[in-house]
Amino acid sequence: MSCQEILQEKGHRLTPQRMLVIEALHNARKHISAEEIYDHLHSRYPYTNISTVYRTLELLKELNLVTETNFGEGRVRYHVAEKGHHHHLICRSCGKIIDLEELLLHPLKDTLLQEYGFDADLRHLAISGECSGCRRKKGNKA
Amino acid sequence: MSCQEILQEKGHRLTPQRMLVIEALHNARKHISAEEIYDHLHSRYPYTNISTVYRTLELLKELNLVTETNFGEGRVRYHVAEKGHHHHLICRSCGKIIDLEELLLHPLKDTLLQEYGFDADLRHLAISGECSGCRRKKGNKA
DNA sequence: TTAAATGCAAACGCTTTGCAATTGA
DNA sequence: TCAATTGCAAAGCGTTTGCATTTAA
Repeated sequence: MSCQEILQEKGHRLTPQRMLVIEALHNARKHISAEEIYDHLHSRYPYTNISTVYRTLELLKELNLVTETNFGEGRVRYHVAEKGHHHHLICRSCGKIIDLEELLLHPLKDTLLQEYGFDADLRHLAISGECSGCRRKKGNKA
Repeated sequence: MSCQEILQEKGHRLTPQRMLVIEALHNARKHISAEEIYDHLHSRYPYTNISTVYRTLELLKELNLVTETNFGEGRVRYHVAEKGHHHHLICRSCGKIIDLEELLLHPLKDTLLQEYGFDADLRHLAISGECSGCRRKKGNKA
């Protein structure tokens, strides 16, 4: 079932603004910010407002149609939930983002469930650290 | 070596404001926000400013004396690095925070290092999800 | 003495909100 | 029709910054 259908089914209206927000989320190659979604929306529908974007994202979050990830940029990024989950390694030296398969965190998820009864939402985790390239550079210097 | 000594050793001045920020960080039972540090500072040293708190925290971060954790509250919290590391499970239903031993994330850290050459900074990870109590409640309802 | 650090006020960037006008169902 | 949704403008919040003044070393 598409995002649009789910919205309608739950009794929410399918406005052009909402459809464009959903379109932007689907078109995005990677995680997208509210500002970027707004650009997409505004380019086709000039008299729009960024508050509509935020309100739509809020709604989609509640319906579990999008996930939010904090990459430590001072803003949050969004991703269509159905596109699948993955994790991110963020290098604190060069800023590079390495994508990680979801299954790498399965052992952790299992442990948390077994030992703490905690159902961890490990859908888009952002882990900071230092990538191999930057480690090598530092290693050479030292 | 204490935070104060490290500051001096690196050529930074030991101002009363900085000492009070460090004191607040040490006194804190758990992770503390800039605002809370400011309250501590301001109560003893009335004509202080929160920008001094932020500048001091920035400095302490650079020196790896404090770590920053984002609990998804729209603000960041600080913790003295030497007090040891641990992780946090945050229940999205009831807001409860469960502390986690550091060693639980060692397998993940090892995997990331071996498979990606990535040196992950797993010092204060915040993982959101749903705690056992809230899961039980939902289970009973369904 | 003097570079480093502070206080203040103003700005910043992202996000939220109140309210009147609009619109999908 | 009419409650849901939007646009707008303003505010809210945590954080940062420019600059004159103060201060630790």
